[in-house]
Amino acid sequence: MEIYKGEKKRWYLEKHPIAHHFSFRVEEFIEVREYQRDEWIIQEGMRPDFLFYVIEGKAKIYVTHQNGKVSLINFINENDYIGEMELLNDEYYTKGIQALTKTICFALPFLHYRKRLLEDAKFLRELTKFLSGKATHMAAKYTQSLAFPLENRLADFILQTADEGIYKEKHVMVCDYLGISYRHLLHVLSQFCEKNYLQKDGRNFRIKQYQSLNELAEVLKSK
Amino acid sequence: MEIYKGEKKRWYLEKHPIAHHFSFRVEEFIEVREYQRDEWIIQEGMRPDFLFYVIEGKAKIYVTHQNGKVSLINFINENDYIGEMELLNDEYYTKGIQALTKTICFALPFLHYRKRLLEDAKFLRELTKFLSGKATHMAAKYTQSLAFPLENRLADFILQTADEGIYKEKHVMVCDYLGISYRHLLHVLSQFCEKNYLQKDGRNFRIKQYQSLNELAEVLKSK
DNA sequence: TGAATAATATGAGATATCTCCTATTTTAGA
DNA sequence: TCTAAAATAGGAGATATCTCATATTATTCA
Repeated sequence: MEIYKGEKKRWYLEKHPIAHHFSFRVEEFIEVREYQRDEWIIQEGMRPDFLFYVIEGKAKIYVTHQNGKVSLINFINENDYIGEMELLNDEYYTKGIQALTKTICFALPFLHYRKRLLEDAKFLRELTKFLSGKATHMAAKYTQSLAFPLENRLADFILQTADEGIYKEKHVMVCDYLGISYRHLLHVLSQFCEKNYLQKDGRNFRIKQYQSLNELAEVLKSK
Repeated sequence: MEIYKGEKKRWYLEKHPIAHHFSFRVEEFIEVREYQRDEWIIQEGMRPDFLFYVIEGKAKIYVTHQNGKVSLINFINENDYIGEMELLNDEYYTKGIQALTKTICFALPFLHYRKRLLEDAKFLRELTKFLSGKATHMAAKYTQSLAFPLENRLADFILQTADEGIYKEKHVMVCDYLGISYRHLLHVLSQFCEKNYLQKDGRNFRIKQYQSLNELAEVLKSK
């Protein structure tokens, strides 16, 4: 992890203005931090001392169960908060946050800002929207995972993550995210290839039948 | 649905003071409403015009998928909000809310309060806590449902809902809640009886081995 | 540049869970 | 009080998903 200082810090603060999230000035104690790919922004079980706001990059939220299984709860993207659960709740089991790409974020020390943040309607309004989206998203994922087989959820995931018609996510990560075994993921991927929805191209998969995948994914949506 | 007026209304407002949730007076346009068991407080897909706050009773949040499957997303209890998603988000697919017991709640019309609520730090702070709890809870349920078989989740549910050692939830509701088929629920319940964790007593189940169920449920918790 | 580690592959058998069917009992409403 | 609907119950076979074992590439890093 690197903390930007001087000119570099100023540049990021100017490029990603966040003054409109708060009704007071946050520049004084704010840090601009860079985490490398695979670095842990927050370690599971260790309460952070900062509220983070991601301005560039992508990260993953992990939790480890007692049986050793690991779940990738969700992704974190630009403009998401990290550490807001700990800001709000004294009792909270802290999840692990790992950078998926180089990630740059603002870090506001609880020490200096907690009290003011919790009294700032502007910030709290932002945060309620963020949290309501999070809750809604988790509820949707939860019910979908119970109501539909992998086939549908994987189709949706492929369409969401494919870049220019090419799907190339790491299998291990996808298993953690969709909560299925490595073996089963390969099963269903090869089914997709057999049906010619996808075509294997080295380690990547090329989408051949957008329409078919879309039909599978559409079923996830509520009426 | 019945709207309380006069003395009855005043009595509930006094018995369940909520002034401390807001920094302005909400009495003027507030309604006190009673819904009977099984009545729909909000119909799926129909945006409500009120923010509800439950003061007595218990309700269920439902969503219907395109394949006709119904998911019981979660329960709503006393001191929970309903309609907060619609208060915050203009775009939101409204879930159905059905009373599980006679339910009494306060109803604040968006028309009169929306603007002030969204500027009230006291209320927003309450709401962020409520929403963070909701998001955390859904995330936990999601990962647990993927990481553990029904056996564990059912043991947890039985312990949570049993009253004086007797479990007597309706099977159909439990299926919707745990996202499993009726048939499979009966399978696992009868396994519990075979192992003597439970003893069937007419339509109810008596907990015989608290300890064993507890071990199954404990596994759900994160490290 | 080797050796260790991570990622990809695949087979085979086990288990969790689902679907469909049918029957009985309970509950609620005319 | 009778009847329709809901809830409970269990059989049988299908399918989704898991575990374990093993092999073959890639990738990383000392």
